[in-house]
Amino acid sequence: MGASQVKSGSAEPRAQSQDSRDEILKAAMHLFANRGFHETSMSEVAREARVSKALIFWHFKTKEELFVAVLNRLLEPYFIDFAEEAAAMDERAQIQKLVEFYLLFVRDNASSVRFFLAQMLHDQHLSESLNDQVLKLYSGYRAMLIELIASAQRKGICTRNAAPEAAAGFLLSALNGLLIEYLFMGANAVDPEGAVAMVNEWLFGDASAPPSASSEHQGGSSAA
Amino acid sequence: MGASQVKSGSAEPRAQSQDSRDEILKAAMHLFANRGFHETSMSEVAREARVSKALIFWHFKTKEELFVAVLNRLLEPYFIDFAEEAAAMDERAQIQKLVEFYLLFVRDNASSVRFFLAQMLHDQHLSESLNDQVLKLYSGYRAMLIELIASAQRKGICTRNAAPEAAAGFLLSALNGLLIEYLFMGANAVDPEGAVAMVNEWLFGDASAPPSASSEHQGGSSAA
DNA sequence: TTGGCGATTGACCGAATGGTTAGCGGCGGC
DNA sequence: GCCGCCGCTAACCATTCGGTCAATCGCCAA
Repeated sequence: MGASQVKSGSAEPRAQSQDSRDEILKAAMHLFANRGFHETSMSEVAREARVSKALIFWHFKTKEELFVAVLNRLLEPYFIDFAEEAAAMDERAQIQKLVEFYLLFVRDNASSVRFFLAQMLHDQHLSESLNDQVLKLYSGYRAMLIELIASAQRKGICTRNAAPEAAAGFLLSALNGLLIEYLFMGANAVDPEGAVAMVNEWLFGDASAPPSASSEHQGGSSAA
Repeated sequence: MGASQVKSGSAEPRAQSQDSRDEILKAAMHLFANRGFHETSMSEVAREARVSKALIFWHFKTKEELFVAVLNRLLEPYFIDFAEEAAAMDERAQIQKLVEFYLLFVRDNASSVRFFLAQMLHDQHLSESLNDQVLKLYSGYRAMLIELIASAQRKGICTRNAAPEAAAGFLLSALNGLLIEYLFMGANAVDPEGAVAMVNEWLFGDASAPPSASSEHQGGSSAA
């Protein structure tokens, strides 16, 4: 370790404050997410960010402050705009899309999902802001589902006549069940298409499998 | 706390080794479950058990050993014998009983369930034995479900004709979803009777509400 | 009485931990 | 030239951690 401190380096030096702050955040993100809060030491973060420990405390007053910064950073990809890509679809397609999106997102962000879940289960006091944001996210998703189901029922598309709230609640429970199954059993246990088909059958009394051709896949936001 | 150290006490003194060992285990159980492994120090355990820290290390070689002892102790109530009380029922009643039992158990042991879940999500290496045991428990439960569903299908009780494994898997996912909903939302969000009714409808094509208990959901009227 | 043994303890240890501080290089403004 | 500030660091600090150790206490057998 140590050694090779750049002196007259040309373009390498991560200089402008913001740069080092980012490096720290990235390192902390990685470590916190993989080891957790208490098991990650500031010295480790410093080492991984190739920065002195003191600099971390110059950027962030306390370890907790760094932690919530990391939380917010990790939460960013969770806030996406669903409305845009669902504008022209009918309710049924939108619901399918919503379900599929949920599962694909979980699959693509399994590690951070696992981290958030563990964090919220464990010390909810440390992550109150996390709790709030996740709750907001969750109830937003639920509200969309309720709205869509109600609308589908109004149009007669949906054969299930349960209260939209109850149906949405059950659907969400099923999705959460798949989520934890995925977190523990791994990819082989969860397949989004199967789940979508299940939803189809349950909600629309339909058992046809969606076409294997175009349509689904390709989430709009960022990496895949 | 403190004070009143018995000297010539009559029946009180926690004496015979096993006694102190138990006191330690109880304290550790409480602390580990509420704060977690890394956030609980041996000194805390010692203080809560009113015992010297060294004595803990006399009973348990390391902190990890104490921890797995606590894990096993906390796991005890999870191993129960279901067969006895389901002997005389038909498959449908058994499945209902199984589902109800799952949910009631979660409700009654929420804190340890939460602890186990968080623990397994977080550092799975520390609790490999836990992972194994929970997995065994889980697949046992799943096997019972599969068996029951298959049997019910054979007898023509079950209207759903999906593969028993798939049906059981979906059922388990739903249960897990309810579990995490309960862990986060609290009691008001989960009602076992409603869930049993939902299973009835889904698995047996039946919509009758057993007793006169719970409120709305699935009113049975067909109009939109 | 004595001696041995299981149970129990206070004092101690080195290695971390989160956090602080004094200071250093370099750069823009005067 | 030099002053002040920003970004940054090595060294340091108090505290706590898991774990050890020598010494004791109580009790039962010889």
